[in-house]
Amino acid sequence: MTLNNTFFALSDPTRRKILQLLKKKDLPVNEIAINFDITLPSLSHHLTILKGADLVSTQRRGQQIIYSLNLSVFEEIAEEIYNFFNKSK
Amino acid sequence: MTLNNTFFALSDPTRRKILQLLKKKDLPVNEIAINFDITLPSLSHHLTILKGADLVSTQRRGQQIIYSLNLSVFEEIAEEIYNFFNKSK
DNA sequence: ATAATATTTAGATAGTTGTCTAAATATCTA
DNA sequence: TAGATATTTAGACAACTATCTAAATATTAT
Repeated sequence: MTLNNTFFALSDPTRRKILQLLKKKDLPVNEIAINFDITLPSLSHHLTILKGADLVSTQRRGQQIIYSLNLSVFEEIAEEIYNFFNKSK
Repeated sequence: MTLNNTFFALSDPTRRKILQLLKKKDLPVNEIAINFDITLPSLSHHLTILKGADLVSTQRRGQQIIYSLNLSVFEEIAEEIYNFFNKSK
């Protein structure tokens, strides 16, 4: 179920902070890493979870992997969450 | 942080189902329990987490404890989530 | 080709979570 | 006051998560 993955992905503060950073602009892993005190493998683990929830997508640029918000999916999720919270549904 | 508790509370399918049930009407624990295959202590654990996230509140009615959605908090949270997902914020 | 840079994968570990059984607490009824 | 009903607390345990170090993979530059 999609909401499972989504809420799980969002339930970790590190992952939410990653998403906030990506709201401003697309970033490669090493620049995301600057904002955290965890190792690259740990960060990579969180990025994998965000990707599994379809909240972010990646594209390679040379040696770097650029992460960006998956905006269309983001909007779908926002709607699902809205429905979830909507009393009348 | 509030969002931590909220997303954590929402990250479990059992807890989300409890909220969906409470959207229809307030319910005592034993009636909530009918919908699940877990023991009462396990259910109580989930209810405690939902209460900790301020998503539900309780009131005693005789021997029963009635659980209900904490609607005002629910709306605040919906707004926080909306802001979280809102690109421009 | 070799070295350097960027990221992920593998494997291990400590801490957390969801679940259980057993016991405790609270309320109502006979 | 006993006994029944409703719910929570305590304590234990298996499964899962986040983290780490070490190693592997991919790309670029010399």
